Amino acid sequence: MPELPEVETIRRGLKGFITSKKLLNTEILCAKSFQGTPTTGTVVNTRRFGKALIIDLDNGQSLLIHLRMTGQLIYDNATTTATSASGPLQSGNRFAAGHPSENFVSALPNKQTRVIMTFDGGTLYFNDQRKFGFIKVLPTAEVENDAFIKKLAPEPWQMSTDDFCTRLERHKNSLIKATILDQTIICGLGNIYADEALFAAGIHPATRSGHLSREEAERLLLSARAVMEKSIASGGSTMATYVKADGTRGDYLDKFAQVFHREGQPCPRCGTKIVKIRVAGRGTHLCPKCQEVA
DNA sequence: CTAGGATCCTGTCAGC
DNA sequence: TGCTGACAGGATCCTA
Repeated sequence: MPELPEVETIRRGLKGFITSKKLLNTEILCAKSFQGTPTTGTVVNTRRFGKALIIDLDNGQSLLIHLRMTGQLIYDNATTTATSASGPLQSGNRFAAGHPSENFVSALPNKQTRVIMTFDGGTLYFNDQRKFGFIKVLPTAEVENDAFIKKLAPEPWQMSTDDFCTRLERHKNSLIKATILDQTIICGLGNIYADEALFAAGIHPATRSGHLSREEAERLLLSARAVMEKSIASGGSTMATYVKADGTRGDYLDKFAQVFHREGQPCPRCGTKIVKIRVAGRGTHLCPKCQEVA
C-alpha cells in the first residue's frame, strides 16, 4: 500500500517528532515483523530509499522499515507542547501515516500492533495487518549494501527519458503496468500511482512496454513524477487526509485520484465510465476511451 | 536473462 | 446466518 509519497510523508512527519529523541525500548509483539537485535540510541537522521524508510541512530545502528501492503507508523506524542514543522499532518497528539484505517485514530496498541518503540517523548507503533512489512536493525554503514536497497532502480526524478526507454526496451514483452511496478526498473510507484500515471499519460496498462513510442515513454515518466509530487503535497495517506476537517472519515484518494478506486464513475477527462480490470495480477483502473489498447 | 504465476498473512466483502 | 472464494496501495521465490 504505502508507496513512495506515503513513505516520504511519513519520513517528513516523523523527522519533526523523533529527531534528537532517544529510542529507549523496543517491544516486539510479532517476531516476523522484526529482524536483528533491538537497539537503543538517539535519532540523528531519517532517510528514504524508494518505499523504504531509514532511521539512523547515533550508535552506528539504523532501522530499515518497509511497510509493504498494510503497514502503518503511528507516533503518539507524550507531550502536548511538542512543536512539529508538519502542522497539517498532526491531529491532537498523534501523527499517523501508511495504510489508511481506523488504527490512525483508535486506541493503541491493538490486535494489529506488531512492534512498539518507546522514545523519550513518545511512542512509535508499527501496525501491520498482513505482516508483510518489517523493521530491521542493521549497521548504518550497511544500509546501502542491504540486498533490497541495493537492487532499487532510480526514482522517476533521477531517471532520464533515454534511460527509461532503455529499461522499457529490456522488458519489451512485459505489460507496461508490470514494468513500472518493478522497483528494480523504476522505483517508487505502487498500484495507485501506476494507475494514475498511466491514466495521466493516456496509456493502456496492458500495453507491451516495447510498444511505447519515445513520446509516450516521456509522458509516462513525467506523469509518474507529477502524480507522486501532487500526493506528497497533499500529505499522502495520513491521518490528516483520512479524518476530514469535520471529524468524519474520508477517502484520502479524493485528494488526487482520477481513476483509482473510481470504477463506475465518469472519467474526469471525457466522462466515460472508469473500468476496473486485472493486469499483471493487480486490480487496475482505467478510462477505456482515454487509454485505448494499442 | 526475462515473464508470469504462486505465495506470504489477516481481514473484509460479495454471493450463495 | 454461515460458508466460500476473491481480493487487497508489496515484493520474493519458483518455474518455464
